[in-house]
Order: sequence, then C-alpha cells, then structure tokens
Amino acid sequence: MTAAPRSIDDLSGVDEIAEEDIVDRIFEAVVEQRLPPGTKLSESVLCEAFGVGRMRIRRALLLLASREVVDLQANRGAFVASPSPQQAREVFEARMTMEPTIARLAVERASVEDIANLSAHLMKEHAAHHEDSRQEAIRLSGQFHLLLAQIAANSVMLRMMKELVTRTSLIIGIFGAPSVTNCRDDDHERILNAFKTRDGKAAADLMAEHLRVIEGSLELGNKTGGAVDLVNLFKRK
Amino acid sequence: MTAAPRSIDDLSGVDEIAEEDIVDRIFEAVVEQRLPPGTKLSESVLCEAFGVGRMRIRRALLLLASREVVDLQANRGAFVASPSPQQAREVFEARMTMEPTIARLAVERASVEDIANLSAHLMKEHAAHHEDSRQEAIRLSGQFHLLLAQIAANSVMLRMMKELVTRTSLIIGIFGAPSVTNCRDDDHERILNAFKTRDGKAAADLMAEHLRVIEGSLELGNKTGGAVDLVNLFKRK
DNA sequence: GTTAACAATCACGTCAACAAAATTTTTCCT
DNA sequence: AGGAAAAATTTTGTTGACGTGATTGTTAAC
Repeated sequence: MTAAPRSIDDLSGVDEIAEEDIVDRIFEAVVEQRLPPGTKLSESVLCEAFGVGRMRIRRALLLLASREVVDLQANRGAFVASPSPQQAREVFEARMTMEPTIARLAVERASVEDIANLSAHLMKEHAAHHEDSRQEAIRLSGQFHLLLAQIAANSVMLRMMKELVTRTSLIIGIFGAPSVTNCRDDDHERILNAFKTRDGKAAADLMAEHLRVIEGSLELGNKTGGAVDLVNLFKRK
Repeated sequence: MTAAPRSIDDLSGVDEIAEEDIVDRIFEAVVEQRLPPGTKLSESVLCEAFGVGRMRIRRALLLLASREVVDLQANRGAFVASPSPQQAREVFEARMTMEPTIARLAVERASVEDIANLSAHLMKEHAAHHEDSRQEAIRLSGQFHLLLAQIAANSVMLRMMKELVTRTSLIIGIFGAPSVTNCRDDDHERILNAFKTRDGKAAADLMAEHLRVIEGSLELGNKTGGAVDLVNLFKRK
C-alpha cells in the first residue's frame, strides 16, 4: 500500500484531481517499479483508473513525457520509458553533478527537526528492508534523496531530482542485477551521520561515493534499453 | 506532407515538430527579452501568431508552465513568469551547482571542432556587443552556456540548462540594473582559453566566478517579483 | 459624489462527437 | 494448414461547441 496520504477524491464529490496528482501518482508507481519500462499507458484505462476525463489524462501524459518518464509515440500511445544505456549514464552523471552539492547544502541548512525527520525516515527504511517489502523499500530509498533536496530548500533542484530519481528506478529495473538493492541504506545512514556532525563536505563525498557504487552495480553497455535491438539479436555471426 | 518513414529506431518525435517548435520559439523570445515578465500570452493571439489550432497552443503553454517559464493561472490565462527573488536565488544556486561541472566535462570532451565552434561563437558575441544589438547579444550570451552543455554531451543537463538560462533572462529583466550587461563576454573568452589549454578545473572555476558576478550584479530582495505590488506602489505616505 | 451590486462581454476549460491510424481478427486463396 | 489480404474493432488525435469563471462597465442607491 502507499503510505502517502490517500486522497479522498472519488469518495464524495470533492472535486477533481489535479493533473499534478495524476502525474505524481504515476511517478510513484514508476519509482516503486509497479510500472515496468515499456508498459503501455492506455488513455482509456487511465481514465477509468483515475476517474477523470480523457483530456486530463492526455495532459498528464504530456507532462510525464516532458520529464522523459514516458515515451509518447504518435498514433500509438504512451509507454513507460525504457532508458538506453547512454541515457542511464547521463542520468547518473547529472545526479553526480547535483547531489553532492545538494547534500552539502542540506547539511548546512538542516534544522534539528529536519535531522529528526531524516532519522525517522531511515528507521522506516530499515524496517522495510527487514520486512522484505520490496516496493516500500524502493520508494523510501528514492524518497531519502528527495528529502535531502527538500531540506536543501531549492525547489528547482527538487523538481529536477524528482525526475532523476524516477528515471533511476527505471534504469535499475532494466540494468540492475536482480539481487542488487537499489540503495544500501547503510550509505544513507553514513550520510545521516554527516548531518549530525554538521559535516557538509563529508555528506557530499559520501553522496558521490554512494552514487558511484549504485552506477557501478549496473550492467550498462550490455542490455539495450528495453526496445530490444532485434536486428542485432538475430544477426548471424 | 508527413515525413517519409525513416529507419525503425527513430523513435523521437514524429509529428511533434510543430509542437517543440512553438515551445522553442517562445523560449527564444523570452531569452531575448522580447516577452517581458508578466506578458499575457493569450491563446487566441498565439493561435493566430503560429497559425495552429488552440490545442497545439495549449499543449505548448502547458510545457512552458512545467518549466516555470510561464505562469498558468486557472480561468485567467497564461503569463510570462515573474520569478520572485527567492526563485531567482534558487535558479542561480542550481546553475552554480551544475555549470562548473558542465564546463569541466565540456573541456574534457571537446573536439577540436567544438573549440573552433566556440571561437566562432565568441566572435559573434563580440560583434553583437560592438553593434549594440542588444537582443542578439543577449541571445548569444545565453547560447554560449547551452553550447557548453551540448559539448558536455549530456542531454539531461542540456535540457535543464535550457530552462535555467531562459529563466535567468527573466530574472535579469526584473532584477538587473539597466546598465548591466548580462554576461561579460570577457568571461566567456577566459573560459574559451581554458578549453584551449584543456584545463577543466580552470574552466569550472571561471564558470563559478562568472555566475557569482552575474548574481552579484542583481538587486535581489528589493523589487517584488514583477507582479508589481500596486497597493504599495501607489500608497500615500 | 461615492460605493456597491449587477449585468454583459470575453477568454479559458471541458465535454462530446468525429476522423484517422493502428492493431487484431476474420476470411480467402494457395 | 499456412500465409496474406481485407475488414472490423479499438485507440489515438482533432475539431467544434458549450458551460464556467473572471474582468469590466454600467447603473442604482445611499
């Protein structure tokens, strides 16, 4: 189940879901890998799922496409994106560019309450790992990074990170070895310690290393990005 | 006519030529400050301007809004965004986070042809400054930064930079002292020299300093965000 | 003379029907 | 029986019309 506050949209006639809600719900589903790369996102199905008109759905899909989370193919429909190895490298390069600084800024700006929230979040992560609730673990793992961006108090970078974290989930789904845990929460723990000692530099370094490890655990360059290259696959040697 | 069927792996936008075109044209107009903050972007007017249906325009406006370049107000219409001082600080913080790394990566990856293109670009910048073609100077000035992101060969960060450069133009339009030139092309020149000596670290440092100077030339915290506070403005003393 | 309520106009937002394209199923021929 | 062509169905894309909400100008009342 989603731990996020359940919206009561369709309960009473409390008015429509904003398209932003739809976008966020789909983002979340992608992060939790309930929507694997390549999944067809039919308009009519989504209309029924969210109980809204087609126009709302189409706008949501357009927004998702502009963040490269869905692939919008003309006259064919919308599909969950299948990042190529090249795109995967670019996403990680962007994260390695931004997140160390975000971590440092977060340390510098975190209130004691923020740090408490981070601690609480980490406990939830531990619990999820312990209970083998894979989806919950993945979701919390991504949200940890978003929490940092939120503490850094930069809405621009927060928005960018939302996109990057979501796409990272797709990337791990495609290129991750099945055994690999997305984020070792040990790493998150070490970053939290940097908060407690108010060591921004350490947080930045740990984040950089954290991302390097994750990317290293992937198998880029082997598998193609979901849209399998059949030509090469069946080519005679 | 629709384009002839191309190779199978050409998944990128098929008929979205007009779509991205409208967005890019509006981006460009905002960068050149021909569309000042707060300008109303009436759907019907844009329909006529671009000679397309209302739906196309609405989608373009939605995309522009998702990049926070236009402000979409319910039942009132679309307006060119008026960044607040806080938003301005966030944009610059994001740029200072990303662009030094982008500059370094660009230096590391630039071909000799890339460097020649940069040189040519700088000459155009000089010419525009000399001829007092303000719009052209501003446009080229922003494009220099996009060129670096392009050379860095990271499409994710390139897209993010397009947004940030455009919003920076709005910010300078609001908070910039009239005399201030957006980018001193001397700074660009120094960065180009770092390319010639293949000194990535120097390029990163110069870029950081460059951005710091620009932000320092603004007067944040004084003016309100373009949506001028008429109440205060005309209040009797 | 000022203010407040009301009405008219205009633009945006949504809905429904229509057209075009693609996928699937059926049918016919080899 | 297998495959190819054609028809039917489903799905997407577009256009038009209509309802809603906001802004503005007018009028009436105080």
